Amino acid sequence: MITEVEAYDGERDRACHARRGRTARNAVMYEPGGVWYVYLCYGVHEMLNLVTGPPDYPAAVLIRGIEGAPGPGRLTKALGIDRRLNGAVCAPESGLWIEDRGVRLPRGAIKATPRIGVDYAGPVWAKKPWRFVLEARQDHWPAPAARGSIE
DNA sequence: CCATCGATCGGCT
DNA sequence: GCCGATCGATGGT
Repeated sequence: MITEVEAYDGERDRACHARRGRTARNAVMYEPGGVWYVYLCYGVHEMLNLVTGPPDYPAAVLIRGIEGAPGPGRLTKALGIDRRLNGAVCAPESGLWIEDRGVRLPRGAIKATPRIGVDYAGPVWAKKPWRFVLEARQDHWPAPAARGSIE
């Protein structure tokens, strides 16, 4: 179960890796939505993102936490995810995909806040409420998904 | 070529 | 709360 995400939206978004246009690192962000974007952060942590935009529009959602592994660096370590997955499809054939198990969340269970660690983007972009956190109780959710998938 | 700086985390004060 | 680890991307000289 994904519990925390952040949105990064286009070259105009001064916190987005694509803010200075296409580079070797961020090229995957320009792919049609549905592929993973994985990069190394602070020389230590693998960050997992799902590319979400139309072709040539760099947008992605950073997966910042899952049940049992809070934090973007901890979740990739827990699931054994690294840059080998960069550019792969979000589907069983790549070994990592997302499933909708039909979980119904109470109204207000997802809170929007500013994104973390993007002060360098300036106040306008750093303050956008594009971080989404699931704050509901977790003890009534369905059993864990099949091996290789997250929700 | 060189310097700076991160979409973080864990350990220590 | 602070700081070091650790390294690739980025941009300037």
